[in-house]
Amino acid sequence: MTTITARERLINAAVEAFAEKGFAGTTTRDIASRAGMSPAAVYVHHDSKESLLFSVSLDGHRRALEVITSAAASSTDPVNRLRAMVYNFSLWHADNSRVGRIVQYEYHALTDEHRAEVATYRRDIEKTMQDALADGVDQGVLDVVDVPGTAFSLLSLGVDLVRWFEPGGSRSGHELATLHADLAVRMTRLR
Amino acid sequence: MTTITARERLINAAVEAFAEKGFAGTTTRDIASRAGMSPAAVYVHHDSKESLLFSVSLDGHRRALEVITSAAASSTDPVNRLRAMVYNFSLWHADNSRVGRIVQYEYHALTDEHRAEVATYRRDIEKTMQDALADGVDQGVLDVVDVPGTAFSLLSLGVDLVRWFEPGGSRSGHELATLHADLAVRMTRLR
DNA sequence: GTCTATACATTGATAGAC
DNA sequence: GTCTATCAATGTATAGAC
Repeated sequence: MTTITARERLINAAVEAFAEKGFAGTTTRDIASRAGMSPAAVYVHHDSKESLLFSVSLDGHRRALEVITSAAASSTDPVNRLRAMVYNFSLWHADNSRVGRIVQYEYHALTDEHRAEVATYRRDIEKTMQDALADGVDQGVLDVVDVPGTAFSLLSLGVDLVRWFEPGGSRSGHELATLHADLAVRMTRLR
Repeated sequence: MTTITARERLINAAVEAFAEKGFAGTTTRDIASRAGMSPAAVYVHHDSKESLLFSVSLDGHRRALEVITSAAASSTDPVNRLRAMVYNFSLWHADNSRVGRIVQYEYHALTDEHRAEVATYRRDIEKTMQDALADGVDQGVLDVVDVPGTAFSLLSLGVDLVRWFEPGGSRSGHELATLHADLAVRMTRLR
């Protein structure tokens, strides 16, 4: 049996609201009412609207990094590894499009300190993808002229899903992630 | 000699502000002060904050469609045509990253009527890319299993630039657009 | 067509009772 | 830890003088 605390209910409400209306467009009253509480109750569990955003953003960044790190460790074959990394990264963004939207589009709304903290996760995500490409080139299996640029482009495929993906739409996350993984291999495989 | 009207100065100010702080995070006072005017002067030239957004968004959508349509007409060779389309679409998003950000990220902030109007431009952009891929397959030059999905992915490369691209950064728009065009050809060329 | 002044609603956050 | 009531600041938009 899982107990959901008031603090967590507020975070879930914030995810809904921020993803739907953006951070600036969301009122603390909206968050409170989605959580079934009064406006004042928000501040018993969270310091401010921004600290609620930081909780969502930090957790989202951590989970995205974990997804791509696990995939990177799943195989030593450069092609299979790349396929797993792109598939899982894109699938995570489809399955978590609301959190992903907050991670990507409300980055600027964080305080300077909080933004600096989540920035380290972003760098780690990019580095993980760059390292996988560079290793594939070293093993003579991949052909990648511009490793940082290509790494960024591969991540863009997943990231851009959060702009429009809605669960229950005409295409499943699995379908899109599989497409992205196929395209990634075509983009980088030595011919 | 180009004369800039007060109306245009306000639009330029709105582009700056909306791109920097988002639509909901921008105040009409901020727009007015960036244009060197009083808050009240805004309403002499524009009906509301949302109508200012609509002006920016509609013009941005039109220009993006024009860019990809011109590129589509620039060649009948599927590979050269695809290269031109992806190059010019990505370059436009790099060169116009502030307008592009408003086009992409403030779509939901438009009224229902205004959103429906710009939606037609979005469909045309997607259709233009899909048609180019389908024709390349018909000519036996391209190998694209999922035409709509691949078209979307190619557009994503350019669109995602607006999330982070800043003029004067370490990579030029030309450099990124060239990379995207190369990746596009690798993704779709028959081997 | 610009301004100052302001109407009126809503905002993030707090006070204090229970 | 929840509520009602409220504060001070700020929001969009308008009124009316020049």
